[in-house]
Amino acid sequence: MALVNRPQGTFDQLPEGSPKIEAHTRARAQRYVTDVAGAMLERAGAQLIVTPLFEEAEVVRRGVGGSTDIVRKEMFSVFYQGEHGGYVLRPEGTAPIVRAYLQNGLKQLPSPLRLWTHGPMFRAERQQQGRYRQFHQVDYEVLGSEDPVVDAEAIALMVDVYARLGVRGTRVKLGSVGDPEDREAYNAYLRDLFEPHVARLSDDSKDRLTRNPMRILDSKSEGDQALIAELRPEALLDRLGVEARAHFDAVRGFLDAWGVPYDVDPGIVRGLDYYRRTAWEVHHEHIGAKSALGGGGRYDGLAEMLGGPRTPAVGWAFGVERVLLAMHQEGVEVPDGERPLLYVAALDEQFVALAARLAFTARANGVAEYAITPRKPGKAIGEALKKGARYVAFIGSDEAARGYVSIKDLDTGTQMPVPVEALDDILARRLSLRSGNIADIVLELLLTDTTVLNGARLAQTVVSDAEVTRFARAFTNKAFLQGLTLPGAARAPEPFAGLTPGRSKSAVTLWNFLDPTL
RNA sequence: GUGGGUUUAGCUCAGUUGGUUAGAGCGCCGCUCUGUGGAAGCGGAGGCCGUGGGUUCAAGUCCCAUAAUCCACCCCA
Repeated sequence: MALVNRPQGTFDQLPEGSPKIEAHTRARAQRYVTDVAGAMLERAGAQLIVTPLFEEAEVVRRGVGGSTDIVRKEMFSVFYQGEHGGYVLRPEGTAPIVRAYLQNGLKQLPSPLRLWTHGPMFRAERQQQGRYRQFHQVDYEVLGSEDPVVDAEAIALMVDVYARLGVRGTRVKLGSVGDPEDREAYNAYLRDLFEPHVARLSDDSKDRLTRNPMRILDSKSEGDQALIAELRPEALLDRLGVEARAHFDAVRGFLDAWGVPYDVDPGIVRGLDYYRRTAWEVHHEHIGAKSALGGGGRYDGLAEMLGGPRTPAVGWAFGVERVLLAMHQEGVEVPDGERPLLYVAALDEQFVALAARLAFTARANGVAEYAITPRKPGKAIGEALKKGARYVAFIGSDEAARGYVSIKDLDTGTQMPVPVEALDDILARRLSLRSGNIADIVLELLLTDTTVLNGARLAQTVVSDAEVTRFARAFTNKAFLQGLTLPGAARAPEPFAGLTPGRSKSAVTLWNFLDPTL
C-alpha cells in the first residue's frame, strides 16, 4: 500500500528530535512563540478570543474584498455530506474577529477593546519557503478607537514581541493607504499616468492597471521599473487628504517620542481591502523571498462592511512560521520544555508496578516517567540521561525488602536511599534548595522531619569524602543540639566516623544507618 | 496558475560507458553484561530504487508521462 501523504502545502508539527524536523515544524517552538506573544499581549490588556476555523464565505468576501487574490483564487471551500455549505476556511483572522465582536455585543465591554487570538489560517497557494496552505498567525486587534495613539501602540507592541522572541534585524515599514477617497483618487491618477504607456508594461502590470494600479509601483519587472523611473509618479503618501495626513503624522509623532524605529515607506500596499490610513509591515532580511514577518493597519470601515455600526479599529498579525524561520536564521534557541524530574526503573519484573506508581505520584512535582520493562541500572541511567532527567530511581530486591528506593542524582553523581513514603516529600523539597543536590535534600529532610527519620531504616550511598564529612557533621550536630531520641541514635555518629568513602564514583558503599535491627 | 531543482533503508547519502544477490554511516533492536554514566565489539531487522509506461537480451542507471517535495514568480504571513 502506498503511503498516504499530508495535503499539499501543509506540514506536521513534530516532537523534538524528529529526523525531518525543520524550524517551522517544531511543535514546541510553535507553542513557545504563541505563548510568549500571548502573554505579552495579555499584559498589554488584550483578552483572548477564539473564532471558528471556518466562516460564512460572505464574511471573508465582504471583509477581505472581492478583488483581492485571497478571495479570487485562494479560498478553501467547506463541503459537508457532499453539499457546499457556503463556508470557507478562514484566510485571516481580522474579519472573523470583527464579525464575532458585532455578533456577540462586545461593544458593551470597556472601549477600546483589545483582543488577541492565534491559530491556523488557510490559503490555497503554491507552497514555498515561508508560505503554506495552512499557516499560523498571532493576531492583535484594538476595536473602538480611532485615536492615532492606538495605531502607534500596536506597532510598538508588535516590535516588542519580536524583540522578546529574540528576533533582531526587523524593519518596520510604515505607510498610509489613506482614506477610501484618497486611494480612489490616487488609483485614478495612476491609471491616467500609465494608460498611455500600457504597451510597455509587463503582463502582470497590465492586469494590475485595472485591478490595483498601486501594485505596479513595486513590480519586480525591470521594464516596469524603468517606466516608473521615467514617469516619476507621486506617492500616495504625498497625496493624502488632510485628515489622513494628520493621523499619519500623529502616529509618527508617538513612535518618535517612544523611540520606536521605523522607515517611512510610501510603497506600502496591503493586500486586503479593509485597510484605511495607517498600514505597516515588518520585514526581516534573511528569510528568503517571503521577508514579511507580519503586517497590520487600521480598518475603520470593516465593521460597517460586515453590516455593523461604524467601529474604528486597528490591528496586526504575524506569521508564526516566518518568525520561527527568522529565529532559526539568527540562531535563537527556543527554551527547553520542563526538564524531566524523575525516571523510575524497576530492576525486576515484580517491581514494575511499584515503579509506575512512584512515577504517578511524583508527577505532582514534575515530569516523571518509568521504564515499562525491567532495566539494568546502567541502561536505566543511560535512558534517564537521554531524557535529560535530574534523578533516576531504582527499585531492586534490596530496596523492596527494606522499603526504600535508591535515588541517583544525575547532576552530582550522588546516590541516596530514600524511604518510599518520603519520596514525594523529597521531590517537593528540591524546589526550596537551589542546588537540587539529592544529598542536601535528604539531609534537610532528616534534620527537620523526625517522622521520616524514624522511618528511615537503611542508608546506602555513593558519596565523596567531602559529602560524607559534611553529612556526618551536620547530622551529629543537629541530633546533639535537639537532643533527639532516635532509634539507634546512640550509634548515629559512628557509622560516619568509621566510614570508608566510595573509591570512585561508580563504587558502591553500604553501611548501616539508623537501623536498630542491624 | 507559471518556471526551475530534487526523489535509492527510519535519517544523511554512495551506486562506474546500462550487466549477477543495490551499499555505507547514523539511528533502532538484540547479545557480550545478574546492580550504576551516553562506551566498545558482535549480530539483527529494515528497500516495488516516488509511481506508471517505453527502449533493451538486460534499467536504480536511458526516454516519456505523472506524483510528491523544495525554490522562485504572481500574491501574501
